[in-house]
Amino acid sequence: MKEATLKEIALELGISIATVSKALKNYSDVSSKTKAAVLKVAERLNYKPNSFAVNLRTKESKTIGLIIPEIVHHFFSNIVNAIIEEAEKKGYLVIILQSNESEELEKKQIDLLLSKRVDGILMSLSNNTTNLDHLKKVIENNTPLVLFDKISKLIDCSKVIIDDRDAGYAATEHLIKCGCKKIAHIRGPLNPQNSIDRFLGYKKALEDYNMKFDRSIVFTCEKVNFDEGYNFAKKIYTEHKDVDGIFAITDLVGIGVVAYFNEVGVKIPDQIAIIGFSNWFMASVITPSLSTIDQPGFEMGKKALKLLLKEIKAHKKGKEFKFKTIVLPTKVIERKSTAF
Amino acid sequence: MKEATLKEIALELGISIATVSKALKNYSDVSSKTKAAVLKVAERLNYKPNSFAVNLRTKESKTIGLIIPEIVHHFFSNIVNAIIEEAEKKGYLVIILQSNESEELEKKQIDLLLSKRVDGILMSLSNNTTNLDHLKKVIENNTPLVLFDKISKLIDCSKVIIDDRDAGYAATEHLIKCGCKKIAHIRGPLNPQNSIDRFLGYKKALEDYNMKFDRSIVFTCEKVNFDEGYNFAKKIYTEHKDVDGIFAITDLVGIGVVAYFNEVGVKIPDQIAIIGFSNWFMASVITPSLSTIDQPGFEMGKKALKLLLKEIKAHKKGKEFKFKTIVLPTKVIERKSTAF
DNA sequence: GGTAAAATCGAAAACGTTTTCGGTAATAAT
DNA sequence: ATTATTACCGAAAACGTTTTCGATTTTACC
Repeated sequence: MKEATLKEIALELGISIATVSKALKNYSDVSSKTKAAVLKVAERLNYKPNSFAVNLRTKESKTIGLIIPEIVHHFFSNIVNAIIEEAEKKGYLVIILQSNESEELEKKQIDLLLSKRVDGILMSLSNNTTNLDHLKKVIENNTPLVLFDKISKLIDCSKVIIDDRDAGYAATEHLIKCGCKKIAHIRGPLNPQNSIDRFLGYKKALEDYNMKFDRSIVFTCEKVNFDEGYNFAKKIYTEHKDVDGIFAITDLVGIGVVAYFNEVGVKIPDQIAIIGFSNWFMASVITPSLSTIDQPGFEMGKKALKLLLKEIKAHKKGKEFKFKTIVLPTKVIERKSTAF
Repeated sequence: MKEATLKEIALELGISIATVSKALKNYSDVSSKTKAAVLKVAERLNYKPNSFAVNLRTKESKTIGLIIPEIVHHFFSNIVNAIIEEAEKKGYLVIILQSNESEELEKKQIDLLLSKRVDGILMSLSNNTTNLDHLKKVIENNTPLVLFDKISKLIDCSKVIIDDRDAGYAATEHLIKCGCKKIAHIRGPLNPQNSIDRFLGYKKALEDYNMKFDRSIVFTCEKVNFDEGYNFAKKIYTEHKDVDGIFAITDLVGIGVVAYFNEVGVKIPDQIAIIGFSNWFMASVITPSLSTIDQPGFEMGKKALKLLLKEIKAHKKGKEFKFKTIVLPTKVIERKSTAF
């Protein structure tokens, strides 16, 4: 049950390997007669080009690398979904690696992908990445790189993002328009750009509407999960009774908040309004349903992949490629947790 | 900025390519002096072996393929997480493809992976897969294959599963012990083995406890999602008022059920008890928290990968490999939705 | 029939490794 | 000093493909 090769086909037909290769790729300098003959034998022997040899010869693997913090998060698994699907359509396969929110691991994953010689890398930064040498290495290595969602402004490459500042502003503004007088923010970690930007949007909205910014009602998540939402809600409930609106960095955190208030019998949205971020499916089915900001993950993945593929193509032809930053629109999704 | 090769190192040191190669791989037939010299130059030139060439020469890519129905499901993203992590530890990368519950697509993904010449394939069958020729093709192709979770008994290969019949039995028995007198089952699609087995477990438990099996209160999901849970709950509420217990094929479905009864004000578990399946995180945080069957996804992924790697190793050495089926334990997680 | 153009083919190099096997040089044993 | 070991090295083949370029053959044209 040996694998068929060009050589075997050539041998069988008494022609050269070169001609067989060209016949299979439909080159114009081989007669239709030999093409037909080659095709027939190839079919019969169940010939499949040896991708290892093709890779070596063409110097490309039709494979891209994808590094995300954690796949077990709805937002990311959704993006991964989009990327895999779109890549496949374009004839690319994708190798997925996780940084687990560790800079160390992120470096290692990049090294792995570079040594595998993927045609390009798609990535979303870990929350704890501060040193960017590994990203620069990718660029120096001449491997096309596209950053999405959690990016760094300091790296010169293509990017696909949302305007987090804008979105944070919209979320806060929505709470204000619902009549909230004192709005707390459960923000993300200090380092990543998007949690900074959402916070900045929150702050700006307060300013624009002449509401006092109060540092003591801004809470910083470390893990950005349900428990943190729950616990900060408890803290708000016990220490800041006058807070009547909460903007949570994430739907999961927001769901934690909702769970706490439900537990202690605080009425949402009558006593306190809550808005999350991302538009995770679960936000729509909890009670009360959670208002949120729609963050188009699928679209983001698709766009990021398309950009990367364009860059790969240009790179292959040795053409100059101008980096692009795509900013995707977000919108407020109004649900029960912020109803008037 | 050309990539360094063995040739360049050899040229620079005035030795042969073979020696450089062997020095880098610490062969015993090269002196420690030359080893040191080679290492130094390799370091300086930032030499990285060309994986394309290595693949071609060694006939392996240190890459495995993974096919799952959909990555945007907690259970699967969790498994993927485990597989990626474990694979990386063992020096393997993983290419992920989705079948989107389509037999057609599943076939295509297999062809893709085979033509990429991955070292092995890990997969969980789509709900709609009935013809198994593509799986047989993998085996004929001599590519190691391990099936997990959604398997087929007709394919002779290693498998990692849970005992779904047992688990379905335990879930139903738990409801019975909570005092339920009439238990409905919202089952999965008709085709996949695991939803058949869970149903069989359900039926057996009823028999063992002398409860009438009633076909009219077994409902079959097509998509296995929140809405189906919600809608079947509505149907049960309106058409089968005497049902006082529901075993749902999945936590997501179970959460849909809970959502409906919450909405119409039916008390859980007083009026109706509900148990889900999988132990998804969200099941523990909804109100009331949802009892469930713990299905060890992470463990399953790890075990499946380890099995595959063993088979790959044996296969490489041309050794015989005896297929193994690992059955992972499950357990009932008792929460508020079935409290006495 | 002769020449020019077009069609068709193949030799060979190249991609960068790994590994076998034989050869030489250095050391040890007699 | 001779032989037997051991240590070290390199030539060369092989993995299977792609592509260039020159050679040959066929067709077209006058």
